[in-house]
Amino acid sequence: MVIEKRFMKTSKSMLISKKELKKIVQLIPSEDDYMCGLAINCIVFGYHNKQLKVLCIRQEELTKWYLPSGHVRKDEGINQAAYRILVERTGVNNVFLKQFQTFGDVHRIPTDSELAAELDKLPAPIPEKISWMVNKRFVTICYYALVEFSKIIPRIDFFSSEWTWADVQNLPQLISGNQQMVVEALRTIRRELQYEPIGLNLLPQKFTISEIQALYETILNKKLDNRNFVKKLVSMKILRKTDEKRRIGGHRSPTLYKFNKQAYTKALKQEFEMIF
Amino acid sequence: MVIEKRFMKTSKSMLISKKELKKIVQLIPSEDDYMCGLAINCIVFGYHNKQLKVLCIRQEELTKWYLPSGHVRKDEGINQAAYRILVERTGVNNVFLKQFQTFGDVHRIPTDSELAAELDKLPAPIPEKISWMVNKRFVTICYYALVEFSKIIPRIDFFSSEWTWADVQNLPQLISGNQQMVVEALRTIRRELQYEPIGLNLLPQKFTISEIQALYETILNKKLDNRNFVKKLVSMKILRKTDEKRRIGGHRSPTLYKFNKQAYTKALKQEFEMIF
DNA sequence: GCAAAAGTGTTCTGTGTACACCCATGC
DNA sequence: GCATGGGTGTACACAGAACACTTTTGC
Repeated sequence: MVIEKRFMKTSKSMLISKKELKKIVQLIPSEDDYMCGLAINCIVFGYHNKQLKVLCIRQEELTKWYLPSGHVRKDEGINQAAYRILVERTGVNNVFLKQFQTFGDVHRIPTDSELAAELDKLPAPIPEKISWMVNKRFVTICYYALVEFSKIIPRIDFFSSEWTWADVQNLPQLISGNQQMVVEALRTIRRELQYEPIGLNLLPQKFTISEIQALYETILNKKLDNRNFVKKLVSMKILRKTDEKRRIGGHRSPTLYKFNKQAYTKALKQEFEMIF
Repeated sequence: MVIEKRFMKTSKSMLISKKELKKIVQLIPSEDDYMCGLAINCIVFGYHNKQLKVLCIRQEELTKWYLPSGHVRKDEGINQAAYRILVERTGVNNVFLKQFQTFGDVHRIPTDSELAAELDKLPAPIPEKISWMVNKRFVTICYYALVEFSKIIPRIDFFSSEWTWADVQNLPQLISGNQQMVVEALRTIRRELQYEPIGLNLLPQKFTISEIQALYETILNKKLDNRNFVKKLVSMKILRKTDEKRRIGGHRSPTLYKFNKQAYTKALKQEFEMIF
């Protein structure tokens, strides 16, 4: 979508040999290999500094940000595709990823005539090769991902030269439709906070009570009573105390906890069995 | 998908004039007008005789049933498309319809070679015109619909000559992937029973307490305590007593109730606001 | 009068919620 | 010793669950 300026710079700063050009063109996803009209977007949530963050990327010359996205290969399932796209963009494995909604309004992706104009300036084989990605109507299957903030090193690729963790409470300007996707993803994780291992995936392995409480407060956007919160966690038996303490200073050192993954999984399984 | 036998019969019983053939071909959806690789399925729930039913259709000569489905026009949104497809198949308006999941495994729709072979026997312009519908991989956006059983008069069209209300507890043989969709739809309405106006859409305007209780018992697949059930409905204030009674005989005549739609909507809205 | 479903209240238990004080630590 | 956040218990309100008998009606 925003590939052209990058190539333009390259073609100005140095002449591209035919061989190099061929190489580049080979790397560009071809229309033939992908389901047409279908896109996948990932809303990647991370948590840092008591803020819930969303991974946004952009091409540096443009003002609008967008969510990591990609297309479905003709020979892969949509869940596979979503995972592949996520890995391509973030470089992490073992990430919680879940489909939550498909968007497909007709007017969701308006014609970007500015972009279309830029296409003409590119070396010959490129515009045709990526024309299927622009000025087309896409139906977009959305997934949300929960990642441990520190583990993510977003990758730069053809479609992005910049990335940022945006605070969900203060999103930057996003391209058409992407903001709504974030809002719906947020609604979804709020609803699923009690069923899905949201905390487990957003926090590091060891964490303090106040850290997990702050996470819940951030997601739900409201203050929780500390004593009741602890009581609930204890009654659910999903926490395991460790021997370690975090020494921050200035006050009593908080105990570090781990998740009791078994109990967490069991709780989810019960929910599952209840339904059947 | 199962269009050909129908046309074959026609072509045996009488010769089709070129004019008639042209007319028929015009009625067949053209590949150019639709998003390729994308389908929509509707899981239509109805309720009758204390059973939760799913609308299934088929071409009479074939053994497997399938769910009402269709494709998305290039100029319409997916929700619009789902509603159009539902109306085309059921002929009703004012139906509750909600997207719940998108399916897209690679192996979901296997090649139906039997069907492909039949295609060759058809008059010339038809096979090309419908070939895009068979032997293709489709990503399928699924919606569930809640309809009042008595209001539905499924329509016969190119793709179906028979319809039936199948008991969800005892589904007939469905084509690949459709059974899983029904199961997921059922899980979804069980989960959403407390948020969405499930009862309102599945029951006729006036109903008895035992009828709505039986509906809830059917969906949840467990017995509910009658006194607690009434207490809860009363506390939610979503029912309005009418003056009428149903005279069944053999025992006391039960009072008929209506939904208090305002209260129902309000309850839903609160749920909505709680999230934001 | 009897079979069959309608209709109706109370008690108990557990969960969510409100609320305040002492503790450990670094400076 | 003081500022800072960590850590802990009790009381009340409300919702869900268990539980049984009387009423109406058609035959």
